Amino acid sequence: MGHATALTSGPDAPSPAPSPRAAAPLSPRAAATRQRILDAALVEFAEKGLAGSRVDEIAARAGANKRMLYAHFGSKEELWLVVLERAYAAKRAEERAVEVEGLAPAEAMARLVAFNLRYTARHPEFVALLNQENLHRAAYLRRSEDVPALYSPLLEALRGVLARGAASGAFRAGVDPMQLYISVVALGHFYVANRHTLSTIFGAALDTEAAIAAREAHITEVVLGYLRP
Amino acid sequence: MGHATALTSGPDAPSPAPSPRAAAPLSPRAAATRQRILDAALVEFAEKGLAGSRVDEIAARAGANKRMLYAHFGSKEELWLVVLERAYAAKRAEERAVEVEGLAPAEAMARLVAFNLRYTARHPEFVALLNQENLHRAAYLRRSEDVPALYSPLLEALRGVLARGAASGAFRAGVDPMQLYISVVALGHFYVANRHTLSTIFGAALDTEAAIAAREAHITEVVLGYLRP
DNA sequence: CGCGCAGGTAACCGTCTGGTTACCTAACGT
DNA sequence: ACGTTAGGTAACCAGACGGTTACCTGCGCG
Repeated sequence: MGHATALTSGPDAPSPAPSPRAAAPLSPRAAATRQRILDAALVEFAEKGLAGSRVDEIAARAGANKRMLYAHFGSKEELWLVVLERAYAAKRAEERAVEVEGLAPAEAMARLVAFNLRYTARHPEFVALLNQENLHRAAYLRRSEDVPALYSPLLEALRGVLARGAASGAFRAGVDPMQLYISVVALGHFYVANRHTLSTIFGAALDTEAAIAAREAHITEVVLGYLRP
Repeated sequence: MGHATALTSGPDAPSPAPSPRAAAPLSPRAAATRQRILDAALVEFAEKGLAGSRVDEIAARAGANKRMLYAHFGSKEELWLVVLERAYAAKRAEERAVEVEGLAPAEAMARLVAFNLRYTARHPEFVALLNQENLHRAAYLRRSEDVPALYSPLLEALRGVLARGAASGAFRAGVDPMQLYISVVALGHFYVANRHTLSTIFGAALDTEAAIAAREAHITEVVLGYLRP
């Protein structure tokens, strides 16, 4: 095992391999391949989890080769981390685009709650990824260098609206923004995450537009009802 | 493949193998082994998921042999289903023990909400199992013969309290029990399911008694606040 | 007390899996 | 034109995996 020779990274190495995080020029062709692998990995990971996903399958789905996957990401687990980070980043980006500055507190709150449910319903892969990552006790996320940046714009928006509403007397006082954030996310996330077992037990489809609209109406009422002074 | 001969289940078969559901005498020794395998499987499955769990590891953890595992359960997936059914049954059993008949609607509701959070916090394996099963789109649960019986006593209790409260004017009218049920479960489940990513992002421990008590206070307020007329 | 069999052991098997190696090729600077 | 090399292919590998087979053992019963 392990040739003692320590020459310049072996006879063949398409990239610095280990972690071309951020700082990497990357030609168009390579970038496209990398992207296709990421897209394929997102689908596969969300569908089967980390342990259930097959590296060959991801490569095939990407129309690429396993070799390229390893050249770009180093290992299955590194790939998982990158996919997870990107999923978080995508949600943060959309959260940032929600505009509630000019709205009355109740309207603003309703919009945030609805946004969260709709985003979650539109992106069950994000939910699947999160659940999996929690199964791993957030072992990969914890290694992410971006964790601080993961801090949710939704939480900030919620905090702002909450403060405005409390000041104007539209909302009750003393609400902990973090608890409310967890609750708002929970009300949407759980519904999407557990739609299969729930619909099996209730015998009703939950991912129709009608069902999602009903859910939206309910959780909006829950949050606004709670926040009444 | 598949020998065309259909004699009495091969030269060696400790049990009817396929599915000794319900109707099986089972000697004490065998029952104990079966139980140890189930216990070990619960731990392993909750920790690593179905795909991530290793049959050898489960057998070893049970102090049993792989052969016995296959004799009792037939396959890894059958074992998964039995473990899942038992986890559901355990929760249903505790739900049934919650007594709220004599209480005022608000008090009764608070007790149901708190019970759910506490049970969930005490049984993160149940949460892990559910999340995994949803990753599989409830494929195993759907095959369960017990699905109808899975209908939650908690939902029934909620429905009863809700009706009482609405009738007495203590609660608002027109609340859908199913939506409320999903919300109540969500408020606890999400917190427990995502405690690892949440605590990584917030940088705070969420499974201390203090944190759980704070969560309990919050979600109780949310539900009762919402239900005010 | 010995014997039949439920219950248990361990070694084995074919296949799959993450990861690697040896080799090819097309684009691009010169 | 052409050599260098980033980017890509495919065959391979060692170990792990779910599942099976051949064999053993302790316990209840005549």
